[in-house]
Amino acid sequence: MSGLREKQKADRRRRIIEAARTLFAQAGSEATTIEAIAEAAGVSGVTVHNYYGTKAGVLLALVTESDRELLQKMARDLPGKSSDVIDLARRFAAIIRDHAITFLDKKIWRQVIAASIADADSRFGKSYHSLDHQLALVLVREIEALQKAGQVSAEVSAYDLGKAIFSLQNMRFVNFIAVDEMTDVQSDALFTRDLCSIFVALPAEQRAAAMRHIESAG
Amino acid sequence: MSGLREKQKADRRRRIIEAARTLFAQAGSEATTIEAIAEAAGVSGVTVHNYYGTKAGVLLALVTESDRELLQKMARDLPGKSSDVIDLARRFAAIIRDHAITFLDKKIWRQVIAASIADADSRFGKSYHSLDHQLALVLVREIEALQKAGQVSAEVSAYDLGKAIFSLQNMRFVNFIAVDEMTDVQSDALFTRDLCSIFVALPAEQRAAAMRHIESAG
DNA sequence: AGGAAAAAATTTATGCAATAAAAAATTTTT
DNA sequence: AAAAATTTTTTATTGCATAAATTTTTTCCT
Repeated sequence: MSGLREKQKADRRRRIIEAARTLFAQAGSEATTIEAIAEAAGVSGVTVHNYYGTKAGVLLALVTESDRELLQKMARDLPGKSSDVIDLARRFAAIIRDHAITFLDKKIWRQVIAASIADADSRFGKSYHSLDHQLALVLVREIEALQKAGQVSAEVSAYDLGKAIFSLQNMRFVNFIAVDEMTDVQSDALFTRDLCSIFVALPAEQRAAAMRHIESAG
Repeated sequence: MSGLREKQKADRRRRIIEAARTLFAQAGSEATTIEAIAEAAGVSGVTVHNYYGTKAGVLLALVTESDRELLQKMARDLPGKSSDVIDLARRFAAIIRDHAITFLDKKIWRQVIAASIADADSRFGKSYHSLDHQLALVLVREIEALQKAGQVSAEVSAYDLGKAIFSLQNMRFVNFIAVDEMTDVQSDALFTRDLCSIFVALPAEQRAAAMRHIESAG
């Protein structure tokens, strides 16, 4: 049976990530070469490539790990604290920005996000997006709670709404990361504008028509 | 006086872009080396770097050019055809998807979008985002028209709403580009769900409270 | 347990992007 | 027409990424 082989692979993975974390923290990701990571991990440079594809892949793996932390933080700090959906969305966005900026600086985040798009179909691109999805689900559950409290229309799909708000949040997050001067206060204000504009965009008499659009689009 | 120098620079720029367009179309951007572009343009490889920074920079310059076309197409095909804001948004998204997929394939688009984030503060990253902004403005103008027709609440800022819808659209566009299997019909359906969910999310009695959020967030 | 078979990592080699510094060419200025 | 200024090219280096051949290590079978 195969046991040793798998264990050694996992071990090398761990050593590579550990080495990368240390070196990235010391000198930044740009100043750290793959070869240096490999040496610190006790493997060859080619092995790092075999395991993680690209240097950005190593970075994505690091981020993916931290995202598990974020997910826990989200599940702990978000539920049951919001009086309405706007409050909820802003809280959600704030937790994500906060976690992101504590963990890495904007420059490196730009590379991470770029990599998650460029290598969207790679192993680590996928795991990155999967964690996005799990984050969105936490939001969905809170929306369901707000629906029960009458703060959100019962006719709307909590899942669809959660995904949509997550999209908006994500776009603002990318913007926050892309622009060095953007503060979290500014980003929060812009996000609030995004949300509220759409929330109140439709006159009451147009809402029934809007619902029909969903069905016709499939 | 200085005239010749500027003219020759512009000329080299044009030749480089022209060479890149031809070679990218023939062999794809990955199989095309900077050196090959330089040779076809009659300059040195280093000059291409001096002018465009990176290979992705050359690609962004190409796209930026095509985006001017898109902007014209948008200004021509979008106005005055939509009966409501959902219709408008879907039409807007469809024109963008259509233009994008006609111009480049998804694989290359992923690189372009990744580059626009990674090099957001470079010269070409900026011009890319500026064209995004101009596209959003076309949408804003149409929303203003719908407001006059009573299809959109008069109390909401057309600019804010336009930007917000553009963000949602952009996120869906990135998703459309990132996932090879995603068809434009599917993407349209998902986008419609995003929009409608948010549009009808708030019960009528919550809308006044939503408006107050905007002010408090600044 | 020992040897064959399979799997995986390493070595070796190559191509290309990106950048820096020195040298050469060309335009501008006086 | 020569000096000064600017820009391109040449030259050289580093590091990412990938491929092919080789060696090491693990697994499987008798």
